[in-house]
Amino acid sequence: MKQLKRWWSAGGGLLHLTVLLSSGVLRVDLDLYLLLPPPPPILLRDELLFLGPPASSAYELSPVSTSGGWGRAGRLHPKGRELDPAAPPEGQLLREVRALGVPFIPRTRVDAWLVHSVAAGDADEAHGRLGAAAASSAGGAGASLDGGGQAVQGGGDPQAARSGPLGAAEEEKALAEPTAQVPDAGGCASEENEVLREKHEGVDHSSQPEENEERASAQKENSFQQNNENENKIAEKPNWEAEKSTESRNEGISLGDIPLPGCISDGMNSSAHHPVTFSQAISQDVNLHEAILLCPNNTFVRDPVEKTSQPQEPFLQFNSHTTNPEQTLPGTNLTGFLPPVDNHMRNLTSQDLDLNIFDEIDLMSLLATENDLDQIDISQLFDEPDSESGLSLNSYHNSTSVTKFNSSPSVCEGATGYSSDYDLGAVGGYYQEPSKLCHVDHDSGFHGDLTFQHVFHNHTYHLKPSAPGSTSEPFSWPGKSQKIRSRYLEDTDRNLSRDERHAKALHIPFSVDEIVRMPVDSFNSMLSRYYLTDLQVSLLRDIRRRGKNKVAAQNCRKRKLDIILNLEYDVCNLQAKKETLKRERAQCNKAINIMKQKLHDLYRDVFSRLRDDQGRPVNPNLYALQCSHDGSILLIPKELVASGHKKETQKGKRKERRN
DNA sequence: TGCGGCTGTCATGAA
DNA sequence: ACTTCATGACAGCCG
Repeated sequence: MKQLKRWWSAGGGLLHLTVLLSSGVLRVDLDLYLLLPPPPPILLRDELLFLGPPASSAYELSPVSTSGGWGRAGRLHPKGRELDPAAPPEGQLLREVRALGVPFIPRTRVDAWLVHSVAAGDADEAHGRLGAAAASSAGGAGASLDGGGQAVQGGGDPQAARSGPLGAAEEEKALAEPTAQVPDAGGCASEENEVLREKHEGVDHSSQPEENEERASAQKENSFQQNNENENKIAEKPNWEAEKSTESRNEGISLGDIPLPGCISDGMNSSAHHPVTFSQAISQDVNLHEAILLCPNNTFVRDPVEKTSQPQEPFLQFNSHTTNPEQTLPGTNLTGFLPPVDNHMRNLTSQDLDLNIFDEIDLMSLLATENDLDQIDISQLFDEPDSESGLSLNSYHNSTSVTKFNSSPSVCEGATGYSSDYDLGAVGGYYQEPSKLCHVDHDSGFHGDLTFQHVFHNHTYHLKPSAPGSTSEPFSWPGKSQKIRSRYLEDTDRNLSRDERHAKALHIPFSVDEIVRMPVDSFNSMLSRYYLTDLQVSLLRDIRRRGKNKVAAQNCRKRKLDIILNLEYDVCNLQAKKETLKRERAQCNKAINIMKQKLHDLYRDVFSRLRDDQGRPVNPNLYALQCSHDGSILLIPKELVASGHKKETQKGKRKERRN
């Protein structure tokens, strides 16, 4: 315990992790440092895809930092081994965990922690500490390891004691919901896992499982809210809107300041006032480690297989310090994780590296490690018969793309089950709520990480495929779950548009919708900011062009349809108006005829009453009545009326000619 | 199998 | 010069 405390106080360091296997001993030296503030509740259990612990293990989790600040502590280390506090801060927890052969898909270091805690043979203590840390952070106060030695034992602080089973309860929940969280996760869990779990539950919360579960759920919700509060603030905005904030956050990253509180980012700096989430701290750690490439020395070795198969492989490879390489577990290959970087990059110090480079490196790492995964898929996609875009698709087959894809061949072997899913999230189009990130394929985690934090959490674990023809799966999905997964992926791919599939294949870390809708300035800045291959840039531009043109075409057709409909409506209106006018005309004609008839009758009546000088009736055929200008009525012979009509008619014609 | 509608895409010109 | 928009034309898909 003293060693633990000493190691804890030192902020971590080199950990010697030994896994006892039935066939031998696998020793892994881990350089682990915590970048954690008083850890908030660990709420990422729902993201944990626990598929079972190693066959046998004998490692434990070092105390979580509880010194009230950002401490370098809380590492995995083998039981009974003395920790090296002077070890350089080169933590690669997840990779080491993966190197241990823990068959799960960790999304964050928290996951790895939890897995280790559960998977460890003596997981009770670790879980207790973990739970204590989670509970203490949930309470807003970091439970000091020194001051909370009981918490280390997993039972000192009542809250911590409750949090110990919290992890187990959530784990149990995760295991109890295999279809929702992990397909057939229960089936994947080994019997030893069950034994461990039962043991763990029996120690921690067997007495009050329901209460613990409720508390776990409550704490999960609270901490999830805390965890995602800041992210959601950004996530609510489009990526381009969140770009500035993320940039500012990244500016706070300094390699030399990794373990120090408030140095992770601007957002993290605010942790002095706003507790930094566990996942954030961890994620930053991952990012920085990836950015610095973890290669201050020559500890990186290439996998022999990689050397032979890919002699030009530019990727650095992580040395797990496996003392017994022959006992390396299947899938413990750590090669191909790091992005291709020039040698001079390896020698860069924290002061040398610009933060923008970090982003590029991260994206480069991301893209490079992901790119070649689906190289075959890409070719298939581009050769697909339904590819209508001759122009764009032709451009996909350029030498640049081939070269760049081949530049990261190690990833082909580094199976990344997480990567493909990650793309699903990236290309999905819309940011999903963090609470929804617990998808079985954890498909949307990247989106938020990349676009809203601009810190690319490369949780990819490059494991050698178990079979030559294996896909990007980091491990084999057993039986039913694999079918479910494949079916899900098929359905997902089927629902994707062509550009979405292309973007997915090229691992464009933006959704098609974002690419299309983001302002041109943001788009251009994105192109210039990230390390994108020509192929990716071309694809991005094509996606944007096609997307905008698609919308324009839709608008055009809609507009055309509206015009047609309006014209039809106008035609109907005009026809109705015409009918109305016809009816009015008929009515007017009818009225005119009536008026004429009345006038004729009146005329006859007037003539019948007229008498000449001799008292005889006036013949209407010889005379006509005419109104003068003064209103008087004159009886004029029709001959004069006819001549007068001719004169007036001629005058009118003359006037018309003049006009 | 042909047809019409819908949709995506490209080419082109205008703003 | 670049981007966006509008639109005709074409092709593929589908009922």
